[in-house]
Amino acid sequence: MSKYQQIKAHILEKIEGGHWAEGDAVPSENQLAQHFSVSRMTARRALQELAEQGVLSRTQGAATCVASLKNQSSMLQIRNIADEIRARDHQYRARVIELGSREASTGIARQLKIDVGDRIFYSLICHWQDDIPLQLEQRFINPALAPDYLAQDFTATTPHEYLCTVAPLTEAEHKVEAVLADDLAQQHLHIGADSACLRLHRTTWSREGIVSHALLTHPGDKYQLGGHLTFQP
Amino acid sequence: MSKYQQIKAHILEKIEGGHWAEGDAVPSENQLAQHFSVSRMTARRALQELAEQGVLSRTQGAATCVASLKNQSSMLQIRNIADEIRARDHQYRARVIELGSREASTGIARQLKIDVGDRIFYSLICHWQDDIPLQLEQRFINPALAPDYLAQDFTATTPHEYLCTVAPLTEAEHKVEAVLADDLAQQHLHIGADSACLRLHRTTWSREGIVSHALLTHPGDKYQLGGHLTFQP
DNA sequence: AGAATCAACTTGTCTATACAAGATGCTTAA
DNA sequence: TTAAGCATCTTGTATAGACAAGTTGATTCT
Repeated sequence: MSKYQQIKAHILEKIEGGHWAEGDAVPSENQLAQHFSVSRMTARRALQELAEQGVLSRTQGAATCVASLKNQSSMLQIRNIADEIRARDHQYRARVIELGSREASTGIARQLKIDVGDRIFYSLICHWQDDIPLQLEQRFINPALAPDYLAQDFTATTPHEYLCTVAPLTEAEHKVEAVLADDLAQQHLHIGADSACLRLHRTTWSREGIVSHALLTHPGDKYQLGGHLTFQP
Repeated sequence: MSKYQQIKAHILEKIEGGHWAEGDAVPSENQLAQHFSVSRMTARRALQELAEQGVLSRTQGAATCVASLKNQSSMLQIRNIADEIRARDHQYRARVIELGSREASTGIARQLKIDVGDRIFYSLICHWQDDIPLQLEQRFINPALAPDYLAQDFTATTPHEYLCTVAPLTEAEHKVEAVLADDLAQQHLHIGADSACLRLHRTTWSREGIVSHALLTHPGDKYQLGGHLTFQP
């Protein structure tokens, strides 16, 4: 094990053993360097990497402290539905139900941060796993950032994948909620009005602004979002 | 902007501009150092940080390549319900409905990886935002890893926070699904049988094994899971 | 042709040093 | 007492050099 890894391990032991509590200052770069007989840059690397992992918190000029452990918020992975289905070794297929342009309603205009009445592109696609409709994707696209959107074949490439190529995404925001199936969902996901659905709202940004807003609706009895997180090694 | 940040920006421009495609080798540390008239360590830092961000992929001895862009999966943050409510400047309160021990059913035994019939601890707590019940928390605890669980005051500390102190968590797994309200949810979340609920399953590990399994049920019309992700700066 | 070797290149670790920049507490002057 | 200034600590950036370790391709030998 390399020297900086030994120092990292030493610090983690102290924290996990309770010797260094949350908020306590850990030894400075120079102190660690002297204690382990290494150069400052090597000690620094240990502190740096632990800070990137969220174990420590550093502020220039002041000290390096043990970060608050309870704020280790967990993360949930959101995957591309096509990849997810294929990863499970099932057949993935998409059916394009609608593809066209329309005037932005007030709700959509607010989401895409454009004016009410501006023309936007719209797509309604159902994603299937074998013979089960697993996701209904309603998407509203800013035509300024994806002018050729309507000419694409979305049975071959998902809208998300296409948009990533023409407008590299820089930010994404998600919301997840549980709703009862609306008309569209009942019709295309083959479920009743008394079915719970998992709905994801996804807004994506590129350098030039908001690219699209998507509503992804899953039948609640057939789909789960999953995530796994490993903390300190 | 510091030198290594300039180099990072330069590389990102080349990639986003399409000059360097996925899988292409980017200039070596020495080449970059010469081109920008900096030391190798400075050029190295730029490549290193981009690799950590997942933009580049490096292998010792061989080259540094542009990583596959489409695998940038998004992440959704899962926060502590108490923190979340307090962060919104609302009053947080917890009501302990049940707290005790019982024999593990087959389902719970499988989740906690213990034997059927072993005694486990159990808690049922409702988390309130002001006068609205926002989360019903059913939790099954491995008593070997938290022997004093039943003596805690969960109106002051959430079970999750307490468990983190007695058994530092190393891993967590989440599943999110949409379900219709069951009897418990109807009763304690004050909703009808035809209400959609967002349900989180959370399993947490510490060094010694599985600590607990929790079912967190939210009323679908009052709660959304949210997440925001920023990619390359 | 196939295998072993080697040189050249890459990334990974580490050192010793220098200066910049932010934080903190003490001293001094008003 | 208050405020300004300063010394001294911290972390942040950058340099130039060294050696280790892994990859690749060309050369050489069998």
